[in-house]
Amino acid sequence: MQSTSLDSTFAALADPTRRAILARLAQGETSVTELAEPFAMSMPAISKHLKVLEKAGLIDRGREAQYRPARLNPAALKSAADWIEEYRQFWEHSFDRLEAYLARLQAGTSEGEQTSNAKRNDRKDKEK
Amino acid sequence: MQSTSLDSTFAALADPTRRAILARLAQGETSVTELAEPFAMSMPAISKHLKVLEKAGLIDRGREAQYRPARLNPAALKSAADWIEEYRQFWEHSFDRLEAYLARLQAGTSEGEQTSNAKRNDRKDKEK
DNA sequence: TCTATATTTCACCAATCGGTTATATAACCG
DNA sequence: CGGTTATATAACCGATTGGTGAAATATAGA
Repeated sequence: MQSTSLDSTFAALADPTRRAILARLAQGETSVTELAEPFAMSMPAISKHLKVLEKAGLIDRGREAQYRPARLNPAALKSAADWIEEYRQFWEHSFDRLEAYLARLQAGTSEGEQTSNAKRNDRKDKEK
Repeated sequence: MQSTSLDSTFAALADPTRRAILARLAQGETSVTELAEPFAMSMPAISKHLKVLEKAGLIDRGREAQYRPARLNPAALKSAADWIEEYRQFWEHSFDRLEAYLARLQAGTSEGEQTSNAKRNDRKDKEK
């Protein structure tokens, strides 16, 4: 709800062409023609992809004669990383809590006694 | 090109409703009705969001009586995190090389000599 | 069995997306 | 100036997205 920029950032990252462009830019800034080279698509398509990346804040554009070099803008990537980072515990050591949940659920699947929503309710007992 | 799963993962993360759902699931598994509660949209909409998250591998679904509880699946989030992690240097200490580039660009924008061909150097002097 | 609850599927819709070709703009160069 | 190069914009198109309401499905329970 309070997040708006992450929308465009993640959306931009959802396309393999755009991720490849970012990977390319990680090696240094480059012209659009260079960027387009590896791809089997027209220049306007690349131009659109660059606009998406730029609007997402993932790249900056410059002007150098006829060239409009693109360069990586790490800030947006950091935002995305920060968001995901909050879930790091879930794929690291914190199988303790989550796995415990699942195990308990697994074990007591058919023992529903106090209201059918009791299961969803014991979300509530999340004492860390 | 070589990445396929990241497409759907990042695409799934691009929607604020779906990110909110994940945030909710971080506290424990829940029923669809529970998940839908905070949002001003119909149940089918939530159902669709859950399907997107499931296809992206971000959540798993269970069956418990009439309920189809959703729970977080950290693996997909880790994949996304891993991808972004490769750029970590760019927002951390590694401004050395990148910033040097930008600084040099900034400084020599108008006087294009041998320093200026160095800027765009990576355009690969194509020997056509 | 019949009914209520939880959830999904269906059919539809407008908006956005990712691509195209054709055209326009901008800057260099002879 | 005129031509070439680099890039962007315009108009268009089919596919996908994110939502809807209505109907179908699954399970529990009186």
